[in-house]
Amino acid sequence: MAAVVELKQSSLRNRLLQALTSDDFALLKPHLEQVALPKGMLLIEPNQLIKHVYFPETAIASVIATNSESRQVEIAIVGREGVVGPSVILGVNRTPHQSFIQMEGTGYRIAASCLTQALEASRSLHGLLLRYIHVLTVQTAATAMSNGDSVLGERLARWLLMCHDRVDGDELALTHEFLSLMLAVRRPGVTEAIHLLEGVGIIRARRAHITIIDRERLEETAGDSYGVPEAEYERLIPKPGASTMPLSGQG
Amino acid sequence: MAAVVELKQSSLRNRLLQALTSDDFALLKPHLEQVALPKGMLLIEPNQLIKHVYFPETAIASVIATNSESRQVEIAIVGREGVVGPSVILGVNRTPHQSFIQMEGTGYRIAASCLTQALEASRSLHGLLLRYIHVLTVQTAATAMSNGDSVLGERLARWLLMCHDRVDGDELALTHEFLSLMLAVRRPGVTEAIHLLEGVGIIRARRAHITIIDRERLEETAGDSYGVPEAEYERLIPKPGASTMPLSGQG
DNA sequence: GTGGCAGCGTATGAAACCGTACAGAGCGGG
DNA sequence: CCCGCTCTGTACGGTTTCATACGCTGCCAC
Repeated sequence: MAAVVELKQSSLRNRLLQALTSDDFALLKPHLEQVALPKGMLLIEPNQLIKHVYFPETAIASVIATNSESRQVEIAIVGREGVVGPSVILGVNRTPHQSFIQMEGTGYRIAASCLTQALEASRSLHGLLLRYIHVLTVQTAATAMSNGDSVLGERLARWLLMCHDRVDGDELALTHEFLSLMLAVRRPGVTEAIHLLEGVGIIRARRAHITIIDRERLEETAGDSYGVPEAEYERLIPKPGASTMPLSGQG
Repeated sequence: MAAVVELKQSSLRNRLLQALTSDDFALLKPHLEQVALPKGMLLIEPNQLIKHVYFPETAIASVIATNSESRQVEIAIVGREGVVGPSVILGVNRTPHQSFIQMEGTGYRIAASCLTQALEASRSLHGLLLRYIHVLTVQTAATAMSNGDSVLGERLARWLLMCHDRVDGDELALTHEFLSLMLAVRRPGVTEAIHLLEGVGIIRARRAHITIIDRERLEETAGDSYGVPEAEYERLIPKPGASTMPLSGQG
């Protein structure tokens, strides 16, 4: 029925897909499927078979650890820089974690079994995705650190920065309620922290909406809690414009 | 000089090494080197080239995230069930994290380059170690959750349990000071939390020494914060006694 | 056996955050 | 236009943890 539009790697906006060699991209291309990713969509259900792996483009997903009785904490954010369902890359087809769409948009997906086959066929594909897993590990560690050591304002700043990195523009559609879930604090605490940032002109807050005004000072506010995973990403994942392997001794 | 003693897989006490197929073990054997792991030894230095990867046997290592200015938090514990230097398995030869020996003992090590070669030679070896990486990710996530959501007593219980899993017997050589560093809380807080556990007869505390008396109630105290990574490990890593692949559809 | 030190017990005031409750404010639908 | 719902602002008492300080104790070295 529908005209098959040839998928071009250069038109993609997911950085991992961009970073593939053209051979590796050719391997995945037949199985990549563009999908709408509406807010709240469950991409990975805990302890269920993972059917698809997602490469977000404009959407952002959250990875949540849930320990039964309603206690849940966000452990990672994945947007256009990464892939949702990383355990498939590690040869594991279910995980105790949950992933859902936090900011809606679009992306591509691929059947887990197709990806597994492609990983077996191409060492370079597997290598790239494994390096991303490393970065994701560092991000989760930074979350653990932030949760343990930082005051709320700092954690909020970190979270806003991570979101800002994954969208175009300076507008984030977020409610206090949602942030309180992500940061695992109570909602009025978020309200206060937002007021502090707004009071000094770093952000502007409107109903269900936050605008980043001064990113530089937001980074200052986040302090150490922001930056390590981001630097690791830049070190290990080729930039779109650059040659396929920007670092001689990567890793 | 020294008589070369043939290394037998059955005599090893690291569960990953035990779980290798005999072919995979043969691949690693020539490069495995037994080492003493004294307390405080730095196994992995942050942002430095990783020279060796370690398989602890009686020793336990801590993985620490350090964000410059003295803020540091433990993000994972590795003992006889795992491997220190997992980023090598992901094809990355340096990491922002630090690993050091927390409880001294012995273990084996292998040059990072040798391991990398072996990983390229054997898909099943790579697969096993990647599944362990998944488990480690889950452990780090559980740490993030614990740091964010749990009161100190719960976190302490979790930490003691993880240590207990990795030693023989019920004796842990630990100081309050050390625990305060691992849990990223102040030292008197640890003292109080230990008194609570001791007061109800779950542990017995002596100078620089904690004895687990009632593990079952310790698990109750830890609640949800303990158990998820441990279950994931049992699900994905073959047990020593069992056949090589205990689960038909692993992963 | 005694000096010294690492390890532990305890106190105190301050700060961050919690759980809960409730009222005002923006916004869309009938 | 106004109802109703979501979102946000604010308040209150209570708990946990913080930072810091200081004294006691077990243990090793000399």
